[in-house]
Amino acid sequence: MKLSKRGEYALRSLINLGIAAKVGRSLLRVTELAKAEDLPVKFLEQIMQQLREAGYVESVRGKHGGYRLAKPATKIVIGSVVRLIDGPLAPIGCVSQTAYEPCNCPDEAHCGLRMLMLDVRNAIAAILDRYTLADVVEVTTRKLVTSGLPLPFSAAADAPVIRRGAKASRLRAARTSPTEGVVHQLLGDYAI
Amino acid sequence: MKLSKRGEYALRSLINLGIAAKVGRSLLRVTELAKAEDLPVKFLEQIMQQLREAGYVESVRGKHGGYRLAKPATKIVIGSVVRLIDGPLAPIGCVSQTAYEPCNCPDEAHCGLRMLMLDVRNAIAAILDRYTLADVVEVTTRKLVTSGLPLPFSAAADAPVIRRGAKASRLRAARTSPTEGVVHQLLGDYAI
DNA sequence: ATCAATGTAGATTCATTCAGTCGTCTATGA
DNA sequence: TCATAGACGACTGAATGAATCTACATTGAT
Repeated sequence: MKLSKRGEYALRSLINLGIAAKVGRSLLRVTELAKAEDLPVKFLEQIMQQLREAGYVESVRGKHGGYRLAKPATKIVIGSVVRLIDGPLAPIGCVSQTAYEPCNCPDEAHCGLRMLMLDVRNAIAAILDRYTLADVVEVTTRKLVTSGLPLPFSAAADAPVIRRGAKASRLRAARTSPTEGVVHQLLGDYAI
Repeated sequence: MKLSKRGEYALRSLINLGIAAKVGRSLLRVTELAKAEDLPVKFLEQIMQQLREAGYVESVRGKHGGYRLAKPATKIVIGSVVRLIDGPLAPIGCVSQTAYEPCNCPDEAHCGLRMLMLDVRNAIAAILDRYTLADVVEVTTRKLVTSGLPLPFSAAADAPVIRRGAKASRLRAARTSPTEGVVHQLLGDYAI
């Protein structure tokens, strides 16, 4: 049930672009994005281009070029990004809603595996199609702020930082409710 | 978020072995298993051997050989089979409970992607670690029976079948409750 | 003892993913 | 106009997964 490296890197970079936009530095170079998460630069370039062609980011060429989000983070659904890079969310093709294809089992209507995997697909989609890039960026930045850490890509990030009382993390210890999940809890009243 | 072909074929074959055991034909040849789902025979042989080494099935060699389940279907958790064949359920390594490995992001505690994927992992595990092979076999056979269809691998399967009133499928149209899912509904009071 | 059916094992092919290399094009600023 | 920094593009190669091919070992029946 893996997310490919491509998909992982794409999401990480989008999240960083979202954070940067929030901090005022909308334009980031590929090398900056790669350095922030220690990703292979040229591989990331391929991915960024794929995101550009799909309309998630736009590029600026030339000396002070880079990438920025092409639309507001609230309009970027995580599930759609994963589908672009990694294909359907469904574990097997015969339970995909967006890219159905028949499997070779004799009778889909009576296939126990199919029913099981349909549940898995719906569980995955319920999460990834629920949250947008803005949600993930919000969770990330909020956690950083409550920990007294600086946001990456901010102009002040270069200056030495005073870690104000690292007592933070007063967040209740991530009880993992199967129906709601960590992200929902961290978002609190922000979500929905 | 794909399940590999290996994993899919392994589960399909285990389900068929479970159905066969229920019908009295515990021993199935690889060619029978392959034919039932139209799988590549030699590839399936590799997979069956892997299942044998892990103790899920046992083999009988020689002329009337084949494979059978090595333990009761109620003891075979779907999630454990998937983990054996496909590795951890988690989409990325840093949220795996059974095979954690650090990712290259600068700070896992403040990684929004990690929190999101943790939710996905928990959602997947909640399903795959909840159901056993017996549950999936039960769902499959029950659906077949209510449709008036013969169970595969039964001795009577060769005889022509009278499809008794195919009015079946009175099952409520699979409302996909995100918390419970199709399998749970079909199992009804059987589950838990 | 021999034969045929079957499981066991290893090598090999093919496609895809992941990653990296090299070179080109374009905008900026000196 | 020239140098530089960055996006863009084609290509190469390692690693993995999927599938096939060939040979070998074991068993039961004749």
